Amino acid sequence: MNITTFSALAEPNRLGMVELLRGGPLTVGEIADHLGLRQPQASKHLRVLLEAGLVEVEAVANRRNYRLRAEPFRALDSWLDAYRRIWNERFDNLNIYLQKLQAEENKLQAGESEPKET
Amino acid sequence: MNITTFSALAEPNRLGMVELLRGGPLTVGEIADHLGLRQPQASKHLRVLLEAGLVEVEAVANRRNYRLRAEPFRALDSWLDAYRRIWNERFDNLNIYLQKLQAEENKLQAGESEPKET
DNA sequence: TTAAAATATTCCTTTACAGGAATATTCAAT
DNA sequence: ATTGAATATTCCTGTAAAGGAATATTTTAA
Repeated sequence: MNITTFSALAEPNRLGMVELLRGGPLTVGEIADHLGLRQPQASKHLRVLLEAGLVEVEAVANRRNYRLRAEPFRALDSWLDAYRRIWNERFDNLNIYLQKLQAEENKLQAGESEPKET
Repeated sequence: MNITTFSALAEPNRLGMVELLRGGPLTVGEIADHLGLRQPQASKHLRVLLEAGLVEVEAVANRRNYRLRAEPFRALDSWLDAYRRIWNERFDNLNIYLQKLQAEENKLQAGESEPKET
């Protein structure tokens, strides 16, 4: 997993930018407005996001349209795979305990009334 | 999305700890050894992970067993949902372009014979 | 009680980074 | 060429955070 993805997202304004850009490409000015930032700060944060590969930019006249890139999010997604595989198993003892409880509960319900389930 | 998750993971040693703990709970000393850290630094980083809710600790005699907590990873997972929904659509123009190419290709393979330019 | 092991905390120094202000750059319109 | 709008960059300063070294705390063993 690329550490720069996390450090890029570890700053509130940049995380805000990423969430804002989910709605589609925006210019620097629009981004600055939405987040209540001054233009230079917006540009600086966008540079960080750019260098981290989280966004890409397209120049249109004297504007710059920034948009999200899919790749780092996919990378994050597959990085999470390793955790998904375990977080329902031996991730912690509490989970195991809860799974046991659940199993007991199912047994009980199987003998009492009839649950409607598909 | 909780920003502290990202900032906690934005440090190489801490990311290393999280990946190391995928294998199961470990003591401070074991973690320090695996990552080539001195014990105080390991403790300090683990404290950050603890306060970020990424790990939990269980005291056993004078050892501390640290293990991953599932919740922040689940939160990350559902945060990614919003991006999964779009990263195959209008996430960027390249994708759209590639999807068009794919569509053309399918047409060709289906029997048509004239590649056209747009 | 003392000693030793494992861990946590404190203090210090250095470095990275965020914001503010000013300025440079780029582009379109005239 | 000049102007104005949009954006990028630079310089400065303050602050947060990381590592090193030393020390405090907790627990077991004797």
